[in-house]
Amino acid sequence: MKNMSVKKKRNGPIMFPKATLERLKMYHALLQEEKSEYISSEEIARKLSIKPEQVRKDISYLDYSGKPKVGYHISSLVDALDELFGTKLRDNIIIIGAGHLGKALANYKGFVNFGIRVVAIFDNDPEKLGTYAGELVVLPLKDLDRVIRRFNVKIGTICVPGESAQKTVDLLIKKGIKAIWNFAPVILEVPENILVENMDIARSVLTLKHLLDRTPTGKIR
Amino acid sequence: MKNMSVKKKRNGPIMFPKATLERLKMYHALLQEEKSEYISSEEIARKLSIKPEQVRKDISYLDYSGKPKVGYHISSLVDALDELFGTKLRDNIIIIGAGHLGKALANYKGFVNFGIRVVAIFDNDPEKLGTYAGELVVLPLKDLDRVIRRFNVKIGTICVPGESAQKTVDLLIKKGIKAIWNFAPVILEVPENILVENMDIARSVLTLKHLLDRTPTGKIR
DNA sequence: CTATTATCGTTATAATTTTCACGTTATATT
DNA sequence: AATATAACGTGAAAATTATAACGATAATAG
Repeated sequence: MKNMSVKKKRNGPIMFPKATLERLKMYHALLQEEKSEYISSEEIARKLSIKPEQVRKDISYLDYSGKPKVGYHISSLVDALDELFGTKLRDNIIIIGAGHLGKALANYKGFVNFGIRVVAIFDNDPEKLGTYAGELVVLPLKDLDRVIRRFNVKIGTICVPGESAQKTVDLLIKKGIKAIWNFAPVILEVPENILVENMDIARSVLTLKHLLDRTPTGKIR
Repeated sequence: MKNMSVKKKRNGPIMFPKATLERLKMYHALLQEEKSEYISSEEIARKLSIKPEQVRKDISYLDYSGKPKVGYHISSLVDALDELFGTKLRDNIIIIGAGHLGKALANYKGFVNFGIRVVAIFDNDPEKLGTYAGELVVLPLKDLDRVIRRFNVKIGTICVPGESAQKTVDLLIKKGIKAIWNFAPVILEVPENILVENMDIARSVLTLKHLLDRTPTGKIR
């Protein structure tokens, strides 16, 4: 009750609930598309099929306030979200695995919007070595060390097959990588100071299959 | 208190908490890799950095029971999860957008493990029409209708750029698609009977960036 | 065959997250 | 200038989810 507006101050890292972070990413996606100057919690909520109170609560975690009677000033709110996610700071990342997915990621033009730059792509398959993925030549893993140091790479992207994912990760960690962006369809074991974000792309379709079987819409199988 | 073992019976669709479903998918991924015959909640928990009670609670939602003193019989538990996700039933899906990502998905060999078959890939870019993505020829969108009907397609995969995602989705829904697997980096508006699973691949790296800035590990930027 | 023990399943408790309800404030109106 | 109003911000209540505690049971050992 005392000191009620200080909740959002940075005294010790605030922990965002996982679900809140996910929603904040959705607001970020939504607002980047918006053309108008202001938007209300109600409109955001409607577009995301959630409740306006939820939106206001989520935004209250940020270092940003809306205006009564008007709503949220979109570009300022986007700035606050950019701050939260660090999209204005650039991180150099590397991709391991120059298969279809690795190359697709290497070719993706949108990373710049998230403060990401792909500085190298690696593979040990002789067939792939020296071929191009976008602007980048596929390098052998023996160059890892050099690249990680030269570009101060913290994030490693795993696009190798499941079978080789764990040993690739072990290697990356040995070389100093701090965070793993994992596209392989396996669970990785890492030391607790290493971050892992799993992006098991294909498996994500199971949510749809599950729901299709259980909602009136999909019931007609 | 009365009728305590009926909780998991199918009387009206049970709603799984979103977080539980996500963990169940992780168990599925983990168990598929396991070589042994049995596994304990404790071991699952350790590998996923969660609590054993959580694992047992999650599994209690399933139509499956472990054995005291022994643990879970892995292949039976995988069966129960397969049942939950419908991986044994085949769904035919289509991909719209034959860019790098669309083609990478079309080439992905692992879908069979999830009961998914990609039956067609579409694009309206004349450059891409007629080119190949894996076994599939890229088709023009005018063939949508025919393909959806012929293969009874319920799931449409959006791999077009953000700008054209919404109108692509509108079209798919008009043609009878019931679920959208969205890889475009935008929020889609759909009628409430349509399912959407967002896979905003690039944006997912923001979680890592956010955490890197806030954990001892990553603090050295 | 009985006792012991490891591990599950489940109820009870605690923690977290969401929703509600309402007070506050900036803008618009008379 | 005072009043009305729309939308935010937030503390409190409700709902949900996670954790803990413990009783039940199957395997094992003696």
